[in-house]
Amino acid sequence: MGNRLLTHNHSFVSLSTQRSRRRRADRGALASGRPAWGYSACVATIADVARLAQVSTATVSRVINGNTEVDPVLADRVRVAIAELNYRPSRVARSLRTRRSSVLAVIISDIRNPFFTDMVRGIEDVAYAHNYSLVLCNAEDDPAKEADYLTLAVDEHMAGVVLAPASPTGTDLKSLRAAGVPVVTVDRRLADDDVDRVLIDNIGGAVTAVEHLWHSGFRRIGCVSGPVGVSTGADRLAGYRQGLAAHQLPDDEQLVSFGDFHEESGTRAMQELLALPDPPDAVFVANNLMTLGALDAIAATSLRVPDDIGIVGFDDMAWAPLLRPPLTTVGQPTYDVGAETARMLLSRLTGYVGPGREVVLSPQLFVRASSTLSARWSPA
Amino acid sequence: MGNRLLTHNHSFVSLSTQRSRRRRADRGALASGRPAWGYSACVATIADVARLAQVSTATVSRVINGNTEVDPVLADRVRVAIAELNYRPSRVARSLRTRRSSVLAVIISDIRNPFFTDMVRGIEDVAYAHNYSLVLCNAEDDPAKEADYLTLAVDEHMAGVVLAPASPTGTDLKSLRAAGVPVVTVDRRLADDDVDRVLIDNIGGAVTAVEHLWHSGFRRIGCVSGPVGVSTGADRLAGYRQGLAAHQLPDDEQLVSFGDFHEESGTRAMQELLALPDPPDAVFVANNLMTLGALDAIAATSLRVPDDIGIVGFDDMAWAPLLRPPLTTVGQPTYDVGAETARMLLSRLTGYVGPGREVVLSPQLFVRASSTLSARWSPA
DNA sequence: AGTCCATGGGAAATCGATTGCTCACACACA
DNA sequence: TGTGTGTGAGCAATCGATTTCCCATGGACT
Repeated sequence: MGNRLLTHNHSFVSLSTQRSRRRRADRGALASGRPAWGYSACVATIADVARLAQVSTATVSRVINGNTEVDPVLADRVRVAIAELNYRPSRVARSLRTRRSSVLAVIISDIRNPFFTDMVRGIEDVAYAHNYSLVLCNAEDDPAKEADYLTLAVDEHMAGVVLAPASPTGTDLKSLRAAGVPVVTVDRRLADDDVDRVLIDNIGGAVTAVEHLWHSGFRRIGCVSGPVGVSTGADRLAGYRQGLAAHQLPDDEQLVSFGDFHEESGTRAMQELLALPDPPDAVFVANNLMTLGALDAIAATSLRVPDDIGIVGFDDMAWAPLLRPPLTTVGQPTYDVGAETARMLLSRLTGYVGPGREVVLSPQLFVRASSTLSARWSPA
Repeated sequence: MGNRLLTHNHSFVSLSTQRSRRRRADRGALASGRPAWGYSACVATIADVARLAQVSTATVSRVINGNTEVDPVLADRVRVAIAELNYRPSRVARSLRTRRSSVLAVIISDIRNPFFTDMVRGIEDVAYAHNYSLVLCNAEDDPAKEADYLTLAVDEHMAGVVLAPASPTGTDLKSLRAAGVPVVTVDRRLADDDVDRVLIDNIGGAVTAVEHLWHSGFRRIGCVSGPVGVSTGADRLAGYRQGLAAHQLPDDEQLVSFGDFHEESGTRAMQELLALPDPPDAVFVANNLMTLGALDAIAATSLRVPDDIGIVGFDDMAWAPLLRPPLTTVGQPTYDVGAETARMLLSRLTGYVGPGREVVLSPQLFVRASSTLSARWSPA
């Protein structure tokens, strides 16, 4: 193959000879000893293809990108040459020239949270089907790290960004906007609402959970809340209060304990609630990891679920039905959240313009034994 | 700032004026209406910095990369200019020129498996501390998708690759090698062993699990095995058999049922075992997700754990202690696996050369109630 | 038959950085 | 004072693609 390439150097198409001389030198270096830092495996460049097909690089580019009409005969020659050389265009060079790429950045706040990873699956499936690759960035709810990654997204010419914002106000999308990189926020609301977003009806989900507990006969319902600094935390807490109000249950400040959406904080918050002089007879926990922690705290006591304390957690998980008793949850359509997010981003990438859109998906209550008091439940 | 920049266009340092004229035109386009495809926000280029600092771009580059000595006076001027313009070098241009980048690709086989996500946390922490970014690729055990991502890694000039191979033989590292991109494989063994790798002592872990079941009094121990096509599956099965042999337990073919490491297959495999004429009195399940499935299958029967059936699962999980009864597991040091993998890769990136190295970490048995038969256990 | 226009392809500029080569300048030494 | 040497900075080539601009060709129309 290398030989055939060289024989074509003398074709009537005159390309920069200096350049091809240099390229041949490179090949030699590669063949003999490997240089200190590895040469790319993109063995063939567009110039090699052009030479072999006896056309200009411009024509090769046109064939590849199909923007302009090209003589079918030439196009065929080019395609044959591409196959012959096993040529793949350099994404880096293309990105430098066009200032675009086909990589999407997904900036999430906790890679260990199954909610986000399931969501990423949804994003990935849609993106992969449209030939986009994903870069997953774990900002860990750290605004500085988030900012780093947003900067990286611009610097690397990312085609688009999916962002679960660390805070409603601390996130600065200006540089993305300036660079013309489309963004879709997901899961958490941003103060700035001229941005595409996919959200869950967190208030509704929390209301449902509390109402369910009420219907199950619980009357002193506590809450392990997330941080009110992020919209999911604030909304779920608001929903909890709304649920209490709907049934004229007292809204006792003491009954709300705050965590940070991680497991340990759930344990601590639950312990605080259990230590109250007049502890709750049921709790609504605002996310999956804190629910784990809360269950840990309960397990350390002699309390039994649901007889001594009922529990409903936000976010469904594969293992929720396996707990004894099985755990009642407010499940989010995580995969669909991701898929919908990806679709929104793709629509921007294919030219849609307009003001920020909002898609709100509904959570679903999975009633299991952790919240159903048969004794209190019976209407009799 | 834009104005100040322009006043310096007439400095004695003559840069391509055509070029700067063109740049000014770009700015205009950006300021008025946004062009069809967004211009990058890298508002300043190295040429702008050079102009402002009244030096050549070569000098600016040298100041940034610090390879060569530069007159402190000029270096200061450059640094001031960089700050003034808020200049960040274009990663894409740099990558094109140097054929390197500071992004690592992490190719895993299942993003929903907590094992991999925890591992990624370990990789990420180490990588982030050394100013590398991560691209997470989800190959889903699909060799074609894996190959796609490996190609992408080369094409995007990734600095290095972490790979959990989909199969011992189907993975082709040739193009990475040709491109000089260092790889570390993790979790699964590759037939080719001239590659850095971080592994778990899967055989030892499985032996420990079986021996523990034996000591607990179980005598007919079954296995829900992973696919033997991947080393983790084969090794854990081998360890199971080794454990049986150590105690002269019969190695009954029927007692092994195979799954694919996903949840549903665990359910099915467990159902098969339970349907045997002479079903096992305990099972060793070869990974976390299949354990979930197996527990599901057990829950659908009237069998009680551990009295009717004992169970030990490979991979510890946050919720394992919360199950009733709590689940005995063979826990892997997932985070450390990731951290160690990242360190190995970084050592290659900082110039280490030599044959493939192997690091094997040890799993740890977490004894909980799902495998401890108090009745049979008592030595009396 | 001559002119015009449409069309397609080639040459070269360009994206924004790095780096080999060259040259100027300064200093030391005879 | 003339020559040798070393150091640092600038010019320009280069990475590999895309895209603008221009020219040549061929067909249609007068």
